[in-house]
Amino acid sequence: MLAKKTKYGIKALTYLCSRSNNGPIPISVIAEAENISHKFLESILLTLKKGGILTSKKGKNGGYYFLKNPKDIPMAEIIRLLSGPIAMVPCVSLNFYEKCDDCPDEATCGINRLMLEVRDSTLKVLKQKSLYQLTQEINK
Amino acid sequence: MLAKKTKYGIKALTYLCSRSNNGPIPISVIAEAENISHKFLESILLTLKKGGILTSKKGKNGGYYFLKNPKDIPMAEIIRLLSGPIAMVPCVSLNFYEKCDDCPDEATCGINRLMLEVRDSTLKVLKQKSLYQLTQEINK
DNA sequence: TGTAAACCCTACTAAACCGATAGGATATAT
DNA sequence: ATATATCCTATCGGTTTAGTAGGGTTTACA
Repeated sequence: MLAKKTKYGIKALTYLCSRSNNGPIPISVIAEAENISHKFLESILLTLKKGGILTSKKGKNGGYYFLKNPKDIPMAEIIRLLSGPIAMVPCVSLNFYEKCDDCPDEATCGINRLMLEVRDSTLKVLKQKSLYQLTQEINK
Repeated sequence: MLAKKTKYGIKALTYLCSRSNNGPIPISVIAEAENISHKFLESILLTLKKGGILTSKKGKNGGYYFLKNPKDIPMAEIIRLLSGPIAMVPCVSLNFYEKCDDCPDEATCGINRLMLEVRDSTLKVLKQKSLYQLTQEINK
């Protein structure tokens, strides 16, 4: 299941995306519009900033805005940033690979193969859809 | 990420599947063969019994064996039993549907649509592969 | 140059979940 | 009877999650 952190993050991003070109948008505005705890959202946006998706301006009239073009941000990137690996087992993760501690041999592991297939099909969906596309769908 | 409960469950099932036709197999044998804590495995197998996949015989020479034919058990069914919903948000779950508490309208929710696609592609993989198939792959 | 607005950072907490353990109740083959 | 095995309930330490608290830093602007 998606953690609230991830859900909130996506909602904040689509909100930002739908009202871009108006300069930085403060946390408080996003929090109110999307019904998210201000402080919690603060930490989420910080993660997105460190991940290179957003950037911010401090002080009066400050706020958050895009560093990357939403058309160039696949949903897979957002979800990885906010919830970590997309794969269901570490041994098939592209970005967070780790050997399963309890598995003697990956090459003959049925779970490994199955989850590899699942990862591929999931990733296909999440890489092909950009944040911009998602936002467009909402507003039609 | 897959919980250990699920991983252990699948491993136990593939083990059972690969040495079927020899009558009931006790927990202790499976636990040792697959390196799983005996007590933990106990609760897992109980779940699989309640879910209609396995059944058991008590007392001496007792143990667990299949109620359903492994060829008729899609991996999706096993994973649902052991870890619950396959969907990443409750509002797109087929078997565990729930309205998202923070979502005003599903019809216009971008996350809903995206996760619907993800669910479909994941399910396609998990429904088409049976426990029997998985076991075969391991042993070749 | 003072001040309000806004981001930045660390620490904390309550609740839930996870993996594992403990101990006994129940059933059964011999 | 007794040994063997499943069944059931309860508990526990550790981790994660969602949210809160409080203060530090930067900046626009009067």
